[in-house]
Amino acid sequence: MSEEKKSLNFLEQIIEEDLANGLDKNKLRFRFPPEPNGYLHIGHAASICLNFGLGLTYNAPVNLRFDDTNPVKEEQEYVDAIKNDIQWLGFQWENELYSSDYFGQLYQWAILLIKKGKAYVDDQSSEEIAKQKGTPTEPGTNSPNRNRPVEENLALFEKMKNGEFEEGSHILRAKIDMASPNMLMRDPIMYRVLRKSHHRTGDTWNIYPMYDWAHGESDYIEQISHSICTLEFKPHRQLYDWFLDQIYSGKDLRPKQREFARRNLSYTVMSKRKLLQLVEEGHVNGWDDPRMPTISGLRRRGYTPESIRKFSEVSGISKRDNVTDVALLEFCIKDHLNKTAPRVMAVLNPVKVIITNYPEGKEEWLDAENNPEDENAGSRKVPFSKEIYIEQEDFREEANKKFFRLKLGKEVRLKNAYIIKAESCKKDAEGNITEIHCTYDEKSKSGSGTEESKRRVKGTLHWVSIAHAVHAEVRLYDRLFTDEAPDAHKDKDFKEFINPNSLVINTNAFVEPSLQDARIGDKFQFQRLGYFTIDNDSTAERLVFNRTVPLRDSWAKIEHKK
RNA sequence: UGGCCUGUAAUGUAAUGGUGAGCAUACAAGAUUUUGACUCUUGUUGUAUAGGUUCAAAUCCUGUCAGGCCAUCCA
Repeated sequence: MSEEKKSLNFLEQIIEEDLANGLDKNKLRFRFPPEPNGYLHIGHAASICLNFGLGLTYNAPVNLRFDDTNPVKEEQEYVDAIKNDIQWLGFQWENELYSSDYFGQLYQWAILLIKKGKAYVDDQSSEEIAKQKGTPTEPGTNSPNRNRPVEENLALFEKMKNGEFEEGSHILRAKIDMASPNMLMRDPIMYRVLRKSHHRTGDTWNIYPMYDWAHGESDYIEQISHSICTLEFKPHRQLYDWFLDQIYSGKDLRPKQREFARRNLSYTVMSKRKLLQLVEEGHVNGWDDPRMPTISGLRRRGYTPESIRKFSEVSGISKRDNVTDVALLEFCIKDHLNKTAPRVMAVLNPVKVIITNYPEGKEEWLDAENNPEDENAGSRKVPFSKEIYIEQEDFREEANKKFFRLKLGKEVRLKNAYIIKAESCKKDAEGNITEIHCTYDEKSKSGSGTEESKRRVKGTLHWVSIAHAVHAEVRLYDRLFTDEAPDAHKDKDFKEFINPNSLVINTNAFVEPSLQDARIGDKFQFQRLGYFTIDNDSTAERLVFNRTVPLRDSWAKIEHKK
């Protein structure tokens, strides 16, 4: 009965308009065009969800097209990682394509442009060409080679292709308008000489097309109806259309480029160049470091595809610059994991508790609910015994009444187990608490149905039985940068804001024995602490957990108010 | 000083000339709680600015201000 029509974003509105104006719905076709020069990040996820999402809502094909026109930066490793990330996000492309598939066609069209007098070979130095380009406020001047005869252009271009010229010595330029207020229209470069081996075409080519020349024509070849890109390409649209004008048949579909604002996230950077820098300079341990905003980093951190898709959905799209609060992303993963992640107990900073009136050598396997948010999640058994670990910060010798946890002379509930009372504690020479002596109420066992078990005590603690505990390493992550928008400062380098405490490794954590058999990628809620996943580095001998995100901590807020 | 684009709560977005500008997150207060989680209830904060058109403007027009993009043989 929901009458609510969900509002269309501006790109969907454009598509609806085109449809209303007679565009055949079956002609809709989209593409996601990554350059294989780095890993995909959460900003790309927005574009992926947008393009593949349009494909889904309009039942239209979406191509994956690698924009591989620059062999200097591009590698097969990135191609593989990108494909993996898109599939992991849950999307399937229609065709896997490459701009390099079209090098031959592009070359033929370039010759056509030369013949039409719309392109010429320039053999000036890059410095000279830059000088003639003018500035945004001053027009450029024509190249002395601008009116080179067609035959000569053809011959030179042929030689460029055949590898008879050095890199940087010759380029093919479109002949447009050196006085255009749009710098991109001032006789832009179509081809440069590059004697580099390409990850797909090998040494076949000595010339490579520039983005502007390759992209729109590739869209045309693939009959992409809507070529969606980010805002910084807005000025390129005029050139995109100009290049299309030169070759458009007038009969088939003519692609249109439209632009939306890239998604930025607070406390991180979203440029591949900067992310590469973080990797190469060792500020992080690779593209998939769990602190990275890459898809692979988020995956390793414990994010789910569902959470990332949800984030893209609730973030929406628009044309204004934005810095989305990372809290929204964190909300999305907590929301998903709350519904799906099994609850377990783990103690990160252990302190020993001895239950003095619990029989020596006794052990009990107690029932524990796997997920109160999921009726079908079932339950498991957790071992209980005389000596257990609890969290250091869950005990104080004395504290005010706002402290709901264990303190001398007071009671607290052990989750899924008994109510205990702290009687005394032991300290080492520095005054650190080394042992807490408690007594337990034998009749208070969770779920036993006794009067005592129904007693209400304010605090509930997580714990693990020392005899049964599994030693684990836990990696705690914090934001990579201390500034909301680290690369938005004109006077400062983004690296000045790197958070020195973004990774804290805890090698002395203990988890309940049910975790012994967990596999890489499994996700859990460590009760009262947060959501954790098993890292790739984990082995049977050494469990390694990543903290995906902590739980909301109201107590920390109360504490900090003081 | 050129061209293009963008300004709606703290953040991200919706309202497409027509009810008190909606939603989510964040924040705050309360309820509940064998997770100080989750959930539930309530609440705070907004159309950059000045004019104009109109019965009616966040929406259309003009000026101003602010921000972004554009001078790689990158994409």
